Amino acid sequence: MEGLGADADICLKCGSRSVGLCAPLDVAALDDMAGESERHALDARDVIFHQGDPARHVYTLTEGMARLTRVLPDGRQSVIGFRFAGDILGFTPADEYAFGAEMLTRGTVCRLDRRRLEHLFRRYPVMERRFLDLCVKELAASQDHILTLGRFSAEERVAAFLVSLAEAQERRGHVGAVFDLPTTRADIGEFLGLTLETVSRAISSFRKRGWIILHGHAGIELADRPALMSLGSGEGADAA
Amino acid sequence: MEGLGADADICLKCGSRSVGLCAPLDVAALDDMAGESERHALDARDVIFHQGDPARHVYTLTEGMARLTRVLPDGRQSVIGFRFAGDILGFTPADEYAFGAEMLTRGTVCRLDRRRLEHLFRRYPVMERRFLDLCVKELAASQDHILTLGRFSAEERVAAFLVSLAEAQERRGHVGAVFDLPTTRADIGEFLGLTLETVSRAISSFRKRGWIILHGHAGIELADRPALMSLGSGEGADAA
DNA sequence: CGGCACTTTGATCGTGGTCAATAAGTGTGG
DNA sequence: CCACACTTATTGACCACGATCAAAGTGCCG
Repeated sequence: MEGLGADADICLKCGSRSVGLCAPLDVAALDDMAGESERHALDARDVIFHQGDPARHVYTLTEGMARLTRVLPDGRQSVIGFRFAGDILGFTPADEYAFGAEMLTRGTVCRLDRRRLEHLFRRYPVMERRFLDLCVKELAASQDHILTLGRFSAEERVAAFLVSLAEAQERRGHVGAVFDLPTTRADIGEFLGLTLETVSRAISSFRKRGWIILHGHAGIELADRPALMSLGSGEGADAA
Repeated sequence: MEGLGADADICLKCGSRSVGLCAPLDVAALDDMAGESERHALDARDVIFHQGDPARHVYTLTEGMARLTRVLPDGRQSVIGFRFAGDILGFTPADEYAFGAEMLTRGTVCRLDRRRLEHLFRRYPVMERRFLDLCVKELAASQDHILTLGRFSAEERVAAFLVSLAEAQERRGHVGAVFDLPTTRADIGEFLGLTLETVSRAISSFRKRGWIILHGHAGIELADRPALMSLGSGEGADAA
């Protein structure tokens, strides 16, 4: 059986292994956190928090996949991003959540009161640094996404999405060629700034080229990953 | 003469007032920083750092306006964002800068060695918290931009940009109706995911509607700000 | 088996991109 | 001070990508 490796963390009291948040804490710190968080099991489509809710808690997604959405005054909606096991949700210095979070699959979250998190920061300053690094990394990811939305064609965006989805799952220990695709075409479209029809056409086109193989509705295999990666990383037409 | 108000900061040794970074530091801390940073005067178009350079320094922009750009392997370029007096540039836990930074106007930056910043973090933990809050705010701004790129039409994007440019200048003490527009149409287009022609058409259209008045090539007056704000904030067609 | 949600595919339309020509500033040297 | 070159902005004509509208097709759960 797997022990707790160097980069395997205890997530709060949930006891599940998670990715990266608590690694630099010692046992006393982990015990401390354990007493202050609550675990919640959630089904697909369950809401973790709504956009505009008072930001009273910070969540760690310990199992499953979630999407972050933001709505405009006129009702247009956009998926800001997707989150996986080990990711932090809802950390903000503001009074309200700027976006909503919903589960895409069954899963579990750990909920920690925001004031208690501040307390933990004071007691274990290294944790604050951890949050800062996570935040900077997330900022870099956002900027990547800005580039994607601003400069990529429809097929390039879908290719980039599929590859990054596979990479996210591999980083979390997924093995094998078939990945989960728990999002609808509409979700992917709202994330990539496309309509669901355009997403569907791109996926069909990849399938016809033999780049991907669909396994039912929730499984996908990247059969020609280099092709997808080169399309999805802005190598454009200059790949001689 | 103005004293150092509650939210006026000394930026490192530069001595200029800045916006928000050092506010929670005491005099000893400010002295400490003063000894460790260098001020540099820059002209328009001067490069602060290149994408891919080793990330050895962190910069505070103390005067002027800068743009952050990112290039793709195939040469496509995108403007990730603009930065103003008081903003931090180039803070990253990675080894290299993920984007480049260039001045749009004359101005000055303060350069602080990265290892010295880490040292300051250890001595003045409140500074680290300051960086964390800044980072989360910047993340929220990036997500706004993602929404803009993913869901807004060309005119909506340009309207949102003009309003946010005006707001950024007002937050930094600008008074009067005429704002600086030190960016080219191409810069705005690369920021908004549009071509320079489309930006030009949007601006012309606003001018013809009387919403803006251009003063030379670098000045702009928002004559009907509510109209621009409602267009640029996603109120769509439902504004009865 | 029926109902429902999601996906696929097709036909048509429109926004914004592309290509091109002109105009308006801006800076430099005669 | 003006002439010239150069950069940036504007405007027009045309085109393509992706949106929109519409209709089957597919798989899942009761």
